[in-house]
Amino acid sequence: MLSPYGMEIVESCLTCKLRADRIFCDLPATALHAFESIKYATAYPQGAVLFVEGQLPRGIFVLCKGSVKLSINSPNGRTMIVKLAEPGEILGLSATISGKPYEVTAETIDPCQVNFVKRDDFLRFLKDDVEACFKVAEQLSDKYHTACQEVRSLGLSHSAAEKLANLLLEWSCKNGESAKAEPRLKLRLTHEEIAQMIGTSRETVTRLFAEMKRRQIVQSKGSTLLIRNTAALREIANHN
Amino acid sequence: MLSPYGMEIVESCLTCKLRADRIFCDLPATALHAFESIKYATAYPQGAVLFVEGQLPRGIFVLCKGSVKLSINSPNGRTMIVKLAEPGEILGLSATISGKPYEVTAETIDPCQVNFVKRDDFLRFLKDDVEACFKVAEQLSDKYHTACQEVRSLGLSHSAAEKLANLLLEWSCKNGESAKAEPRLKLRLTHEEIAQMIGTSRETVTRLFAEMKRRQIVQSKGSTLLIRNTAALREIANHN
DNA sequence: AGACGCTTGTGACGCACGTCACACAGCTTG
DNA sequence: CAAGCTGTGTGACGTGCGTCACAAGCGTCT
Repeated sequence: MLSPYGMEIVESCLTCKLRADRIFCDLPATALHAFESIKYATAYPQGAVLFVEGQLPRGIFVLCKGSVKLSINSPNGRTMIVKLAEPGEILGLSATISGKPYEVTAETIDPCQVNFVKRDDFLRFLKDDVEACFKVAEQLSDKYHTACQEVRSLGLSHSAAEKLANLLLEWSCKNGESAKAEPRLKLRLTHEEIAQMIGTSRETVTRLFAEMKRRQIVQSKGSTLLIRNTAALREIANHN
Repeated sequence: MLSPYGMEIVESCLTCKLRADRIFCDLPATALHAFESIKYATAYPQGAVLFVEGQLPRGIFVLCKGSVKLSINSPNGRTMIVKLAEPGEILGLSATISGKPYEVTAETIDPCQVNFVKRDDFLRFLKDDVEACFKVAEQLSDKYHTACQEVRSLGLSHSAAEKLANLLLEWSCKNGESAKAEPRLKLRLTHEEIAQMIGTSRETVTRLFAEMKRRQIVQSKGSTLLIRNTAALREIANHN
């Protein structure tokens, strides 16, 4: 079956091939059946907004495929990208649990497949299944952990260069390239968006990149970035 | 019974008078008994360190009485105060759940009574009791929520004045004074510590306070601060 | 082709704030 | 009462980076 956006929809969580390595998906069969009966499999095009910060929680969105940009916005129009969510993550989880408004805005950055579960159904599901409930606690711990990282990076570093270097290192870690001598990574974000991730201005980001290229620390061809001097990058990340 | 630090220890959670209004403490009797059997009631003096960020999680610390400073530190000696924990909060929760190192450092700022539970015991306890597990999820949601607030305040505001104003408003909210025309609040922290909470320097904090006093927005006698012009404070908090 | 939109690149300018340096005030301690 | 410590108040200085303004590269649409 093809979704409206030319993506194959995985009908059932029971037969999902993506399942094995996900935090939340690998539940025992009984729980999975229960989950199956309350979830709505849906698909979104690029640029769709799953929910907006401040809205009362309608439910959770389990991201199965694609990636989603989570951001925090101020009334004055300033915006800060908190993280890019990957498949397996549950979005809107903490708001759904606590009943408080969503604390971030979620927007797809490519076509996504998502399982939506209504709040009431989800809460009932959790109260019936310790294991699922525990998984949720694990997910929340994870979210809290990365939020702390965010706070650390925002609060403890005193230069934009430091934060940018940290971001690059983190990315090269996540895509498994970090082991190599010269990690390579695809920049899927514009300078503007990178700036929003580290809380600085677009111009500063392009200036920093220019500087790093001049110093032979990185090198770019098209949208891929080659880190030529990891040591120097780490140097920048950890101090000045 | 008097603890080493001149504080009455509440022997049992079952008879605890503080219990009713706590998130985690009001469990059904069976769960409470189970909890009772694995917890260690302990007391700490002012300035005690419950755990340090980076340590592997030994377990959780349920704060019953007193308050605890949670901070994030950088190797370069910079430090940022993330929040002041109040009774009822579970400290070290997310690390204990996930098994990752504690993400913050916890230090008592007055004599505290704490219930400690070893990690293994706690995990077993959770897996036996959906309700407790759900409470934990709620607590984690809460923690995540305030972490998001922190990120918002750090990332979206462009002046120290804005962050300070936000902090003062938040404090006056929390102690219930915010409804009054001229909220009053006790400053329990030094300028240095306030600076660490909003990620700026001590001098800037005292200069900002001086400025606000000059503009008749606040007024201080001893360690209590009187907010004379809430509107102006909000003005500062939301824009500039 | 040109027109339009989005992204990147770069110079000029200014200011908010970090840093250093020192004075003063209140407190505990011997 | 001097000595010492911790917290507050304030001036001088330098700078990182936000902001504005504009040019140039590149893809898409008509």
